[in-house]
Amino acid sequence: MLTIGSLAKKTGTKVQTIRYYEQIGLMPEPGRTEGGQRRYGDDELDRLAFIRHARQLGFSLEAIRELLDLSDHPHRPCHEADAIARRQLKQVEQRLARLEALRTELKRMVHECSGGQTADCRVLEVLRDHSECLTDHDEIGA
Amino acid sequence: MLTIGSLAKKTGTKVQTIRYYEQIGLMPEPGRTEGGQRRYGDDELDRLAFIRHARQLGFSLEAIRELLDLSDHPHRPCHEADAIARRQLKQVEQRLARLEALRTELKRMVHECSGGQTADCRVLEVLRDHSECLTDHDEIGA
DNA sequence: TTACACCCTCAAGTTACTAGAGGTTCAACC
DNA sequence: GGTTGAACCTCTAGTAACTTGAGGGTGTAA
Repeated sequence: MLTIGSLAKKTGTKVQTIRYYEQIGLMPEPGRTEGGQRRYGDDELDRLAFIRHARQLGFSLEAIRELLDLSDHPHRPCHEADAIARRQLKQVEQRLARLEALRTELKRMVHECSGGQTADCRVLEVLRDHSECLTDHDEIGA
Repeated sequence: MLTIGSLAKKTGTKVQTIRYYEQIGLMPEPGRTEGGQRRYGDDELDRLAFIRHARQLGFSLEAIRELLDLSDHPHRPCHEADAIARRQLKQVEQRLARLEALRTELKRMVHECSGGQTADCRVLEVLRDHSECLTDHDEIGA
């Protein structure tokens, strides 16, 4: 039986985050001691590990909820989980493209700042004038 | 003179976002018509373009506030703006590394899902068992 | 003058947590 | 068995960067 603190340690989660997951129904309500403290077993450890891993992979809590739901009902067709992963992969690739463009421009900005005064600093110029962009970066977000 | 709607269109911003920027002091209070509607000039257009561009580059609103402050006082040394850009570049490179690891794993996940039932779906397995990770992905965030 | 698209304010919701106040419980040590 | 102190509890509020909605006013073109 694990306390919330040791569960947190084992999964690299903060204690408050675990309570938050319970609050939003992503983690089940665990057993309690007489005194009211939470105690966790291996099922909960697995479930939390699953959640954290999926978060690290960039899945939203809503996507994770779907995934957990799928794994709770193992006889539904697999393509649903696959579709979620595919959606995620697409998003990841979009983000990657955007970040790469971004890195290029930031590198150029840092490179061209020769250490003078703000008035002739390229960092600000590049940001002021969109037409100097080397790349088309599209909308932010996601 | 631009209405808030046309300013929004020109900069690819939502109307509400512009009002939000005004509310948090990132955009100045513009002139108004008799009836109380906002009207914008070229200065505001430039400023908003600057903000949006910096957002697209991944700068936080706080960093943008600093940058705008620098450009409002053009005789301070440039290295402050440069430092902001360098900080940003570092973060971007970290995010890139994480996303690349993530893409690898998602690709593998999608690839290995052969279209059966959830019970034997690799997508869920990979997420369940951290030890199957090909890569060390560290904490999420930023 | 009458539509109606667009504008206004204010409040609350979103995601995924994080932080803090104020108080209780557990386990180890003497 | 008592005491200490780390770890636990609940509840509320805060974070970034917006977005959404209600309820109502304005501007302009036909």
